[in-house]
Amino acid sequence: MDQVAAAAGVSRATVSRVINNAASVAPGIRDAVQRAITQTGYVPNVAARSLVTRRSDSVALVISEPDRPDDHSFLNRIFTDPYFGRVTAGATAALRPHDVHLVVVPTDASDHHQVIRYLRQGHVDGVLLISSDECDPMPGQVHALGIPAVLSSRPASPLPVSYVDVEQRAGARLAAGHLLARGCRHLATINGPLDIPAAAERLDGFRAAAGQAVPAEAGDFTRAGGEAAAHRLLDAHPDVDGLFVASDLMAEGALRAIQDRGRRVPDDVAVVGFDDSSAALECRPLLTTVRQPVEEMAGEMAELLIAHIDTPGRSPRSVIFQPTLVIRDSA
Amino acid sequence: MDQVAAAAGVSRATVSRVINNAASVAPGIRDAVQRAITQTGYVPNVAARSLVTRRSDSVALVISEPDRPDDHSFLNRIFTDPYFGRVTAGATAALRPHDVHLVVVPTDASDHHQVIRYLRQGHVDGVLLISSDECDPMPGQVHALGIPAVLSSRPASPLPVSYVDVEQRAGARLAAGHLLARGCRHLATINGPLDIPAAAERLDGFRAAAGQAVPAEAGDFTRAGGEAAAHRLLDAHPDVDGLFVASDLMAEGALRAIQDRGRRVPDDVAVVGFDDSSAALECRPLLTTVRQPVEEMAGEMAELLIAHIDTPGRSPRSVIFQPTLVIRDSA
DNA sequence: TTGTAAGCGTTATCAG
DNA sequence: CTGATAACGCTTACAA
Repeated sequence: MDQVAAAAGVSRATVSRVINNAASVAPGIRDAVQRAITQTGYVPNVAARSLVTRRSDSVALVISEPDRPDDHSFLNRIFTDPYFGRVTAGATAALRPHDVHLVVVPTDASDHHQVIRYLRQGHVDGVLLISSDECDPMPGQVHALGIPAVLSSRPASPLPVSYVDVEQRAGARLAAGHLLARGCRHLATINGPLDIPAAAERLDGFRAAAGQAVPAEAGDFTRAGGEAAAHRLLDAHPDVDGLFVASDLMAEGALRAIQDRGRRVPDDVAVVGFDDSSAALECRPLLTTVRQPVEEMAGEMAELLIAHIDTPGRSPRSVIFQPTLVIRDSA
Repeated sequence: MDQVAAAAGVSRATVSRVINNAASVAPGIRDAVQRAITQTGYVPNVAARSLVTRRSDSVALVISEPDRPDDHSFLNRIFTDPYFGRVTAGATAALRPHDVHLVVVPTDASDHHQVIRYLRQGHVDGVLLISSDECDPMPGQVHALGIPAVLSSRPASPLPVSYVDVEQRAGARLAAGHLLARGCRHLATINGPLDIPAAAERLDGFRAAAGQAVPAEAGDFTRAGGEAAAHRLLDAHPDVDGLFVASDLMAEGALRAIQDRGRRVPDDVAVVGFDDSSAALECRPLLTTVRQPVEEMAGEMAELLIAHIDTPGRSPRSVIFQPTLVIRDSA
């Protein structure tokens, strides 16, 4: 930096001002400094900068998955479910204009501690936390840290923290309404793990619209889990003709199960998914599904976080998005 | 820190020593300081620390995907292909004992610039770079930065940089040998984008073992791409009875295409994949495939990187892994 | 073995 | 509008 100052014939303070394009610097001087910067190939030292500004200009996207007793590692699930890619895309895009970087930090119970330490050390200015499991201690821990944070869904136990969510019940109702409207008489559903609030709400919303007695079988938000659940469901209720599956990935598995049994979709069994992820387009037939505006939601999370970072005492708030129905070929 | 020093009745220097468990500190003092630390809930300030040590104790995993002209965003591909999860898992595990953090940075051409800036600013001590496309400028740019780096495969244009790779040709030969041994007479292959060196080498190795005239159809390393390629292949060569598909994800699509045409696997057409990713277990029948030890490879990348960080002038080296054949039901 | 003191490279305050 | 100068919180010779 001294080099630049010398080359431009000004003081370090002035160099600093043009770098942070601060208030008033004489245009002539500014240009000279700019030239000197490119000429010397100067790059500001982030450590020194954030030592004084107390900002790192980066935020973490923490994807916290609980340990589940299956053979797939949590990383496999994260990197296999299109949902997380959409969140990353949405957050990255929203953060760019603010000039803050996004670092993705996947974690499960085994390295919660490491991640918490990372956050405490102040590597990032705030955290976008994706955590669906109700038992996950991460939201509480992050909140206890006192670092700005925004959650991707309503926290299981009430926490004074901002979050973004989609109206899960409304989405499930949309699915039920569509199935009923197309004439299905025997509805059923494949729900996600009920310790995930979103999964519970989808089931709840579906039953509210389709009847409390509707048969439900539990999947685990994976393709294989959806397939297995569909088999169990069809064994127990062979007459099902309308099926709501709580995620597209599970729906893809369910479609396979239904077709393996020689039943046609949507003629014998109509199927509606949830998410409108890329998996919906991988399905045959193309999946009718409830769309969550995931990218927009992630963008909103990013904006909320930036606001909290810029305005320390800001009161938490939540933004709820409405789902929509995307009609394709499966129902 | 002054608080801790006061509480323990020592100087800041001593506190610093116990934190970095430096050489010699009297056991009594050390304990007193430890107590003072937990008592005051002291957390070192990373910015201040790395300002002087010039280390951030974190490294970036940069996943660089080229822009491809399809409707799937690159983030969707990254978060949909199990390969990247395995890399992340392997690297994280290897890094843990060194106490360095991993930040995942997905990127495509549109934000290369941002990422390069991030790296230049010294947020991380080094980078693990996953870049398969031969035209990708990222490896060159990262190398030009002069920051320690390790690549996930042999660089397309020779670069004095350490890398880890698998013997691609040997893997393809394994597949060819297995298909031939089980009596297949009409072999064919679905290859990946040939601008990706690994894809070209797999094709090359397969032809070397199975004959140069073997029909090949190109996919794009996605499930849908594999499916489409298989349809084209079966249209042009209905007599194919042994198929090598250059990735498990594409093989999953190919299996679907073959079965959609009423042909049985492995009886009518035997199929061998490549990767041994979780997709191989999603297939019906379970996929016989060439296994890359991805986690181990990622671990090795991490170790190489740490070595380069700790020993600045260290000469680049490459570590090549041997693939193995995992025989399941599809061939 | 422990303490003292000198930076590390910025930004920010305050004069000029 | 610009330039000194004092922090920022830590590590690390060097001295004791």
